[in-house]
Amino acid sequence: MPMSKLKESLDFPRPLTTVDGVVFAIRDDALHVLLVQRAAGEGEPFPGSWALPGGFVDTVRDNSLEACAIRKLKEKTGVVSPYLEQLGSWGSATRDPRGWSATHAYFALLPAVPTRDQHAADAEWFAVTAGRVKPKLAFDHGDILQAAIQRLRSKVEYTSLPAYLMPQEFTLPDLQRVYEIVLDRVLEKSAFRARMLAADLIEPLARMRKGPNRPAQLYRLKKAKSPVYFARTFNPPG
Amino acid sequence: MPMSKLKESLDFPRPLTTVDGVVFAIRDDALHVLLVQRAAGEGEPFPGSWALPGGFVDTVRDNSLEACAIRKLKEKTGVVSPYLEQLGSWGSATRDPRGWSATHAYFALLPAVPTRDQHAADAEWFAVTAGRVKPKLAFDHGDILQAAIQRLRSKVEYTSLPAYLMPQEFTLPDLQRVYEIVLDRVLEKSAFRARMLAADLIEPLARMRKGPNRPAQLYRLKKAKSPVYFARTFNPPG
DNA sequence: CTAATTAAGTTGGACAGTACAACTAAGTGT
DNA sequence: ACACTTAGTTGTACTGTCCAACTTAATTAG
Repeated sequence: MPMSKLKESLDFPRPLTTVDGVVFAIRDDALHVLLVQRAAGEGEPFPGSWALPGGFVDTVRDNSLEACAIRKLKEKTGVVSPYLEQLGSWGSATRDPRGWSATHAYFALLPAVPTRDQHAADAEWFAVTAGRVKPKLAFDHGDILQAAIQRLRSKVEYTSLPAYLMPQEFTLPDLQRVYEIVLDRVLEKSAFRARMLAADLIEPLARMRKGPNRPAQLYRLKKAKSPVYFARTFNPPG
Repeated sequence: MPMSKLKESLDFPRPLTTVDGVVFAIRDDALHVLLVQRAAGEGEPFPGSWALPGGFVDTVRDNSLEACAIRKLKEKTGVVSPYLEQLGSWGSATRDPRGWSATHAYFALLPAVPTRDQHAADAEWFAVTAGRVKPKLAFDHGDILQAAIQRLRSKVEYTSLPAYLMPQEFTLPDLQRVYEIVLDRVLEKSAFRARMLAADLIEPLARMRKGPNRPAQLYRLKKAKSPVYFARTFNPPG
């Protein structure tokens, strides 16, 4: 192989390449995001700051960006997210003090898990209130989180994404509540129910959810369902 | 600065970082995409193949990914696109024979330009027919183009994106035709007109488009308009 | 045991926007 | 003058949401 030519075209500084994840879940009736605290060692940027879970692409272990994202999220949460979507990439000369860097951001939805901690020791859930999270995040992770929240909200307007935030069994009022938490506004009960039931997305179970009042029908997601798009658009074909 | 620690964390192989652009325009009543032919030199991957315009991030000249995309598109088209959106990133160990590589893909919309060539010598417009382009593309650029077409189509269903594909002055039937070209299906005339006129997106000019039949009202985009979203969603607030 | 309370789920009328189709309007060509 | 073509409008039907009231099924208080 003609190394002279090859070397000529590849011998220049390469940006750092990282992957970050924005992991959402519903906890205590509020939208939460998983953050990790950065190490405090010398030479570490943003020591002690909270940040999105992520890190450098390992060209040996990671076969692809998505594989890298899955690996990192598994390390932090212990589970494989039922929904993983690429959010975008952020790259500039200044976003990382260690040099020109580009990160590939993914966003994931986890079903509500019991309060039992199911994540690494340095990871913690933070409530998203008023579209923000309390601590100031490292790097440009605040921007990335903002973009993730915006993407989540806009998609929830016309998709069944919240289904991935639900436990295995849930009621329609449960599901509506999750929509309302993410969108931060109340929805019409009858229109919501009609829409969900028409979507062929969920199926009723034989059991009901007992409570101090009228029991609610339990549902579960139908198998192998990708998100449903509710788009009311120009002449829906067919 | 503690170089020992710093070196320890940054001294590992870095992926190649590139930016690619998917540039769409309407030409001859069809959707077209701009492609470039790859050089045939030794050590060049996919010599002679058609590919999306793009290339390596230059950590000296490019301050950010978007700046890099703008630079590359300007080099190929000579113009600054009125609409540039990040499409996503593709990265894996195998997509580039030169090594682990990640590309950041952008997609751009250009107004229909007169047949006068306004691009670099090695760039050419290709019609998108049946959601595809004739030549087999280099790298995974076929996948990227597919994703771009899908994104364009799905956004056109509920946004005013086609406005960025129009010349400065156009008629409502012109605009409807562009929607129909991208979506590859016919739209209802009266509903389309009502929707566009209600969107506060365009304004009529004093002149009409003359033709061999009834003249059509000319319009232009209102100043500084970001794309309009037509989303009919849950209880539109307000 | 009965009534109040609460949340689940249904029903019906008003309304908005689209689908479909027919219509009118304004130019050219013969 | 008339056919032809495309621009643009109008009217009826239909779909799905909005809004509000209603019924249903459980628990709890008296």
